Amino acid sequence: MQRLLHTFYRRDARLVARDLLGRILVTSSEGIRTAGRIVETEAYLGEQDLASHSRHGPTPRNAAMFLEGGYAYIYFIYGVHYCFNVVTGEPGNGQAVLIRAIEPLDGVESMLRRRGPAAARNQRLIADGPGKLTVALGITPEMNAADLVTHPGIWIEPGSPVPDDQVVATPRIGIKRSVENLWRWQERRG
DNA sequence: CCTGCGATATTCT
DNA sequence: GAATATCGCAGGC
Repeated sequence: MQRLLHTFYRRDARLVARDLLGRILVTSSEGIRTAGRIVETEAYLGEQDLASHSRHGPTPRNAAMFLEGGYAYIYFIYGVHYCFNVVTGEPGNGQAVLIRAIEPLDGVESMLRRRGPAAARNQRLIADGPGKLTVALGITPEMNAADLVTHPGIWIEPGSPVPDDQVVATPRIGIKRSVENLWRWQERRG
Protein backbone atom coordinates (compact mmCIF):
# COMPACT_ATOMS: atom_id res chain seq x y z
CA MET A 1 0.00 0.00 0.00
CA GLN A 2 1.54 3.26 -1.23
CA ARG A 3 0.84 6.69 0.24
CA LEU A 4 1.52 10.27 -0.75
CA LEU A 5 4.34 11.62 1.45
CA HIS A 6 4.93 14.84 3.35
CA THR A 7 6.88 16.33 0.44
CA PHE A 8 3.71 16.21 -1.66
CA TYR A 9 1.70 18.13 0.94
CA ARG A 10 4.27 20.72 2.01
CA ARG A 11 3.53 23.00 -0.95
CA ASP A 12 1.14 25.83 -1.79
CA ALA A 13 -2.48 24.69 -1.37
CA ARG A 14 -3.29 25.64 -4.98
CA LEU A 15 -0.63 23.27 -6.33
CA VAL A 16 -1.68 20.48 -3.98
CA ALA A 17 -5.37 20.95 -4.82
CA ARG A 18 -4.63 20.65 -8.53
CA ASP A 19 -2.39 17.61 -8.00
CA LEU A 20 -4.86 15.77 -5.76
CA LEU A 21 -7.21 15.18 -8.71
CA GLY A 22 -7.04 11.50 -9.67
CA ARG A 23 -5.56 10.43 -6.31
CA ILE A 24 -7.29 7.89 -4.08
CA LEU A 25 -8.72 8.87 -0.69
CA VAL A 26 -8.89 5.77 1.51
CA THR A 27 -10.33 4.91 4.90
CA SER A 28 -10.09 1.63 6.76
CA SER A 29 -12.05 0.56 9.79
CA GLU A 30 -12.56 -2.94 11.18
CA GLY A 31 -10.71 -4.36 8.19
CA ILE A 32 -13.06 -2.78 5.67
CA ARG A 33 -11.49 -0.58 3.02
CA THR A 34 -13.51 2.22 1.45
CA ALA A 35 -11.88 4.35 -1.23
CA GLY A 36 -12.69 6.84 -3.94
CA ARG A 37 -11.01 8.78 -6.72
CA ILE A 38 -10.70 12.50 -5.95
CA VAL A 39 -12.46 14.50 -8.70
CA GLU A 40 -13.11 17.93 -7.13
CA THR A 41 -11.01 20.06 -4.76
CA GLU A 42 -10.73 23.63 -3.48
CA ALA A 43 -7.69 25.49 -2.11
CA TYR A 44 -7.92 27.76 0.94
CA LEU A 45 -4.94 29.90 1.91
CA GLY A 46 -4.06 31.76 5.11
CA GLU A 47 -4.72 35.30 6.34
CA GLN A 48 -4.71 36.84 2.87
CA ASP A 49 -7.60 34.59 1.73
CA LEU A 50 -10.82 36.20 3.00
CA ALA A 51 -12.80 32.99 2.28
CA SER A 52 -10.55 30.82 4.46
CA HIS A 53 -11.36 29.64 7.97
CA SER A 54 -7.81 30.65 8.92
CA ARG A 55 -8.23 34.31 7.92
CA HIS A 56 -8.53 35.48 11.56
CA GLY A 57 -5.82 33.20 12.95
CA PRO A 58 -6.11 30.02 15.03
CA THR A 59 -9.34 29.13 16.90
CA PRO A 60 -10.37 25.86 18.57
CA ARG A 61 -12.11 24.74 15.37
CA ASN A 62 -9.42 25.56 12.82
CA ALA A 63 -6.31 24.72 14.90
CA ALA A 64 -5.41 21.72 12.71
CA MET A 65 -5.17 24.03 9.68
CA PHE A 66 -2.00 25.51 11.16
CA LEU A 67 -0.15 22.17 11.31
CA GLU A 68 2.34 21.23 8.61
CA GLY A 69 1.20 19.83 5.27
CA GLY A 70 -0.03 16.24 5.42
CA TYR A 71 -2.47 16.40 8.33
CA ALA A 72 -6.27 16.21 8.22
CA TYR A 73 -8.46 19.20 9.03
CA ILE A 74 -12.09 18.17 9.65
CA TYR A 75 -14.65 20.84 10.50
CA PHE A 76 -18.32 20.95 11.41
CA ILE A 77 -20.44 23.23 9.22
CA TYR A 78 -24.00 24.60 9.50
CA GLY A 79 -24.36 22.61 12.70
CA VAL A 80 -24.95 19.51 10.57
CA HIS A 81 -22.14 18.29 8.30
CA TYR A 82 -18.46 17.38 8.55
CA CYS A 83 -16.03 18.33 5.79
CA PHE A 84 -12.59 16.83 5.15
CA ASN A 85 -9.52 18.89 4.24
CA VAL A 86 -5.85 18.16 3.65
CA VAL A 87 -3.53 20.63 5.38
CA THR A 88 -0.78 21.93 3.08
CA GLY A 89 2.33 24.09 3.21
CA GLU A 90 4.56 24.87 6.17
CA PRO A 91 3.60 24.88 9.86
CA GLY A 92 1.67 28.04 10.71
CA ASN A 93 0.58 28.82 7.13
CA GLY A 94 -3.08 27.96 7.75
CA GLN A 95 -3.56 26.43 4.30
CA ALA A 96 -5.75 23.48 3.37
CA VAL A 97 -7.47 21.73 0.46
CA LEU A 98 -11.16 20.89 0.79
CA ILE A 99 -12.05 17.57 -0.85
CA ARG A 100 -15.42 18.23 -2.48
CA ALA A 101 -16.18 15.02 -4.40
CA ILE A 102 -14.96 11.48 -5.01
CA GLU A 103 -15.98 8.68 -7.35
CA PRO A 104 -16.45 5.50 -5.28
CA LEU A 105 -13.95 2.71 -6.05
CA ASP A 106 -13.81 0.24 -3.16
CA GLY A 107 -16.31 -0.67 -0.45
CA VAL A 108 -19.33 0.69 -2.29
CA GLU A 109 -21.63 -1.55 -0.24
CA SER A 110 -20.32 0.02 2.98
CA MET A 111 -20.67 3.51 1.54
CA LEU A 112 -24.30 2.88 0.57
CA ARG A 113 -25.03 1.52 4.04
CA ARG A 114 -23.54 4.64 5.65
CA ARG A 115 -25.26 7.06 3.27
CA GLY A 116 -28.75 5.64 3.44
CA PRO A 117 -31.74 5.59 1.09
CA ALA A 118 -31.09 8.77 -0.92
CA ALA A 119 -27.77 7.39 -2.23
CA ALA A 120 -29.21 3.92 -2.77
CA ARG A 121 -31.80 5.37 -5.13
CA ASN A 122 -29.17 7.17 -7.20
CA GLN A 123 -25.59 5.96 -6.75
CA ARG A 124 -24.18 9.09 -8.40
CA LEU A 125 -25.14 10.86 -5.18
CA ILE A 126 -23.00 8.63 -2.92
CA ALA A 127 -20.09 11.04 -2.47
CA ASP A 128 -20.61 14.01 -4.82
CA GLY A 129 -20.34 16.68 -2.12
CA PRO A 130 -18.02 17.49 0.81
CA GLY A 131 -20.55 16.57 3.49
CA LYS A 132 -21.55 13.40 1.66
CA LEU A 133 -18.09 11.92 1.14
CA THR A 134 -17.24 12.13 4.83
CA VAL A 135 -20.31 10.02 5.62
CA ALA A 136 -19.62 7.60 2.74
CA LEU A 137 -16.02 7.06 3.89
CA GLY A 138 -16.83 7.00 7.60
CA ILE A 139 -14.68 10.08 8.29
CA THR A 140 -15.33 11.30 11.84
CA PRO A 141 -14.21 14.32 13.91
CA GLU A 142 -11.89 11.97 15.83
CA MET A 143 -9.74 11.94 12.67
CA ASN A 144 -9.17 15.71 12.89
CA ALA A 145 -5.41 16.40 12.97
CA ALA A 146 -4.64 12.84 11.87
CA ASP A 147 -1.30 12.41 10.04
CA LEU A 148 -2.26 11.15 6.58
CA VAL A 149 1.25 9.70 6.12
CA THR A 150 1.09 7.38 9.12
CA HIS A 151 -2.50 7.09 10.40
CA PRO A 152 -3.88 3.53 10.17
CA GLY A 153 -7.44 4.62 9.34
CA ILE A 154 -7.13 7.35 6.70
CA TRP A 155 -4.63 8.16 3.95
CA ILE A 156 -4.22 9.12 0.27
CA GLU A 157 -2.71 6.85 -2.39
CA PRO A 158 -1.00 8.14 -5.57
CA GLY A 159 -3.60 6.85 -8.05
CA SER A 160 -3.15 8.48 -11.47
CA PRO A 161 -2.60 12.23 -11.86
CA VAL A 162 -5.04 13.95 -14.21
CA PRO A 163 -3.46 15.68 -17.27
CA ASP A 164 -3.94 19.45 -17.70
CA ASP A 165 -6.33 19.15 -20.64
CA GLN A 166 -8.72 17.18 -18.40
CA VAL A 167 -8.75 19.77 -15.59
CA VAL A 168 -11.03 22.81 -15.21
CA ALA A 169 -10.53 25.64 -12.65
CA THR A 170 -13.55 27.68 -11.51
CA PRO A 171 -14.60 29.85 -8.51
CA ARG A 172 -15.03 28.17 -5.15
CA ILE A 173 -18.54 27.13 -4.08
CA GLY A 174 -20.63 28.63 -1.29
CA ILE A 175 -18.41 31.64 -0.54
CA LYS A 176 -19.09 35.35 -0.96
CA ARG A 177 -15.58 36.75 -0.43
CA SER A 178 -12.62 36.24 -2.77
CA VAL A 179 -14.91 34.93 -5.52
CA GLU A 180 -12.51 36.21 -8.19
CA ASN A 181 -10.01 33.45 -7.43
CA LEU A 182 -10.37 30.30 -9.56
CA TRP A 183 -9.27 27.94 -6.80
CA ARG A 184 -11.69 25.07 -7.41
CA TRP A 185 -10.40 22.23 -9.54
CA GLN A 186 -12.44 19.48 -11.16
CA GLU A 187 -11.80 16.63 -13.50
CA ARG A 188 -13.79 17.20 -16.66
CA ARG A 189 -16.75 14.84 -16.58
CA GLY A 190 -17.21 12.35 -19.36
C1' DC B 1 -36.60 19.97 -14.02
C1' DC B 2 -36.51 23.81 -10.38
C1' DT B 3 -36.94 26.70 -5.80
C1' DG B 4 -37.35 27.20 -0.81
C1' DC B 5 -36.50 25.75 3.75
C1' DG B 6 -34.92 23.60 8.18
C1' DA B 7 -31.16 21.80 10.69
C1' DT B 8 -28.22 24.66 14.32
C1' DA B 9 -22.18 24.71 15.71
C1' DT B 10 -18.81 28.03 15.40
C1' DT B 11 -17.20 32.44 14.93
C1' DC B 12 -17.36 37.30 14.23
C1' DT B 13 -19.78 41.81 14.68
C1' DG C 1 -27.67 39.13 15.92
C1' DA C 2 -25.80 37.45 11.51
C1' DA C 3 -23.09 34.67 8.43
C1' DT C 4 -21.38 30.32 7.02
C1' DA C 5 -16.25 25.98 2.60
C1' DT C 6 -24.04 21.87 3.12
C1' DC C 7 -27.62 18.60 2.37
C1' DG C 8 -32.16 16.27 1.85
C1' DC C 9 -36.77 16.83 1.41
C1' DA C 10 -41.17 18.97 -0.04
C1' DG C 11 -43.72 21.09 -3.43
C1' DG C 12 -44.48 23.32 -8.06
C1' DC C 13 -44.03 23.06 -13.03
